[in-house]
Amino acid sequence: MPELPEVETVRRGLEPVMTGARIQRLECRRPDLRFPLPERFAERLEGRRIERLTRRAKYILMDIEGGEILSIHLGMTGRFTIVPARAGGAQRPGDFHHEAGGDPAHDHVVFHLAGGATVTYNDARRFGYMTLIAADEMATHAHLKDLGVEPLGNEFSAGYLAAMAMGRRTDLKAFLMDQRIVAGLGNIYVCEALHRAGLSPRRVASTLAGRKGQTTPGAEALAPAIRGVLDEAIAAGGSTLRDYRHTDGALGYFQHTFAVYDREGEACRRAGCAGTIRRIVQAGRSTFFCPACQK
DNA sequence: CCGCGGGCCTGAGAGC
DNA sequence: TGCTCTCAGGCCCGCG
Repeated sequence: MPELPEVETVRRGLEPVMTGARIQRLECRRPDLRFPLPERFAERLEGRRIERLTRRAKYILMDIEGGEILSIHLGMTGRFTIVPARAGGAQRPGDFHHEAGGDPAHDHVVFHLAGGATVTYNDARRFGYMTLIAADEMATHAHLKDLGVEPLGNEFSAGYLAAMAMGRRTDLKAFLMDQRIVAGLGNIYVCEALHRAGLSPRRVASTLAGRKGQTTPGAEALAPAIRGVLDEAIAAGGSTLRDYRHTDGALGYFQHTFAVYDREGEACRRAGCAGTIRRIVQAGRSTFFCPACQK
């Protein structure tokens, strides 16, 4: 469901409950999500502490005591719900799964933490997946090795975009959706960032690169537009679309400020622009943009 | 190497 | 109300 801001919001919701906590029991209510769950999954996690929660692209990464990393991708509809420990202390031996988010049929994995809190992974479409990665495999693991830079990190800049765009004949929309270029963008925030930068999603990517891959006004506009859209979305707790929820069940608010996404036929929100938002299909996905101010 | 279409699953919403 | 159709935030694979 989520793009970078939603994944980051979920990570921040999990952090205070899971960091430092010991996994007492792992309840797997089916053997697979998108892929089979890891071999001996429960065995490898039970009794171990979660040392750290981080994020890379759209993956939540949990450092597990003993040197493995639990990597979780939420796919389209993955979400976590936290049920805090009951006042009065630890769970009783008889406690089993209890409905966490109101959709028990799709509660697939439940982390029972020492102390009594539970963290439940729910995923209706099961496009999400969980993987256990050895610490020394992090640089080479198939899911992670080709990812591009983090758009909120120090390596991301107009110069980086221009250099990567050099010689690329693909359109700008697909260029930004490519996780090997910028890690964590998806359909919504690409549409929003391109609008903010005043760039058409149909423009050829290589037009962002100057001679020898030097930066251009387009790249100079796009880099801060991407950062700004993501920063603001994270500050708003992500966007709520369909079934996206925070770990406490709350909704995000960023969708109320979409400039173009899902606004076909509505007026462009750029000051002084009289355009109307259009929807087109690129590589099978909806693109929303303003033909009047995105060139 | 590149872009595109299809597939994975299920649910929500629109239209009849 | 209920059926059918279309579409959905991601990503992988195979084809031309």
